[in-house]
Amino acid sequence: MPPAPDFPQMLRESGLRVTRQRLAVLDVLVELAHADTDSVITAVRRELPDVSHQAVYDSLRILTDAGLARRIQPNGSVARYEARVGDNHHHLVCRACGAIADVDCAVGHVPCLTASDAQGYAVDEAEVIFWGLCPSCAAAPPTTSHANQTSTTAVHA
Amino acid sequence: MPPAPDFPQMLRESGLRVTRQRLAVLDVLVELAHADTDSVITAVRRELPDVSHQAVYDSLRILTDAGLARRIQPNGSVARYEARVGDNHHHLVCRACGAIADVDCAVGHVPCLTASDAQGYAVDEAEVIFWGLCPSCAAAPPTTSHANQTSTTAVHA
DNA sequence: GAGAATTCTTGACTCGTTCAAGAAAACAGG
DNA sequence: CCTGTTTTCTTGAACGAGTCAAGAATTCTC
Repeated sequence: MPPAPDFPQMLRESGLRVTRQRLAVLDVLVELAHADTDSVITAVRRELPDVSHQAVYDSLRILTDAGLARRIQPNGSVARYEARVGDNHHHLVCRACGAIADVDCAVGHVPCLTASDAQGYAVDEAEVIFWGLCPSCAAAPPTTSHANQTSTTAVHA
Repeated sequence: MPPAPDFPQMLRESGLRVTRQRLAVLDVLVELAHADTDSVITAVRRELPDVSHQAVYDSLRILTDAGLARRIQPNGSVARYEARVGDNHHHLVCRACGAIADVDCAVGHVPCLTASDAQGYAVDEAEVIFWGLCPSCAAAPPTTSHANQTSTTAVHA
């Protein structure tokens, strides 16, 4: 864990104004991994009870555009966000419960950017999602729904 | 490509009933690459003018569940579908116009399933999205907003 | 064909997300 | 520290992809 990221500094370096709302959103993104928008709103309101959902939506978009956050959205899921420090990690997603875990880039160096035939595309990022079952869902019979995650959809065997 | 896939047979093998609507949806998925739901509805209605959108939604979900179609949904985009024949190809997505192109699996054999540390997950598929700019968007100057920017359209390979 | 089960039609509805206008902050200059 | 300008936030409504539900139509089995 990097001790204390200087969020105001980071915002200014991106040409963004430093607001309480944005700092709170950044705090939440560091605290919660892969939080969906609603979770972010709820968490931010523990610190700033009166933030509007719109401010959170705006912040998330702006932070994402600035590269301070990353947005991920596995197939049927709602948008989720994570603080991003420029590393290139990927995600494990459980088909049953929607849980998300981080994985380091598969091969270590920069293999991810190598498409076999880029067809003229200027590729700058490779996003990898490993689909499967998380340990608890793999062990549990399909009927058991121990909802450890707030994923709304994810009704699958 | 297999010249004439036997869709009725494929449906029956998956334990699904053979309906005109489902056959039409399958036809469309073969014809259109990476079509969004609305495009599928429109295309299906050229053959069956009175299909309900609901029937198309149902068909797409059922075909996806049965493995006869694949659903892809790059980050901010709406759901898109493609006929799937069991191969494991990936996608190039243009950040600017949303165009999608196919790429063969990066290394050829089954490297994609190898996460560096699967953390107990039972991985059965790796989905890779290469983000970048398609040839025409890469050539066009960004200041001149020349085309559809919000990536709602642009279905082409 | 007739019966049972699935699927389609119709139409309303949910919910994540965006839009728009005015109020409130944040920053720059004095 | 105060003022003006610009950006951001609040408020509240709107949008739209996707879903739900009830009844009619179709498909499959016998």
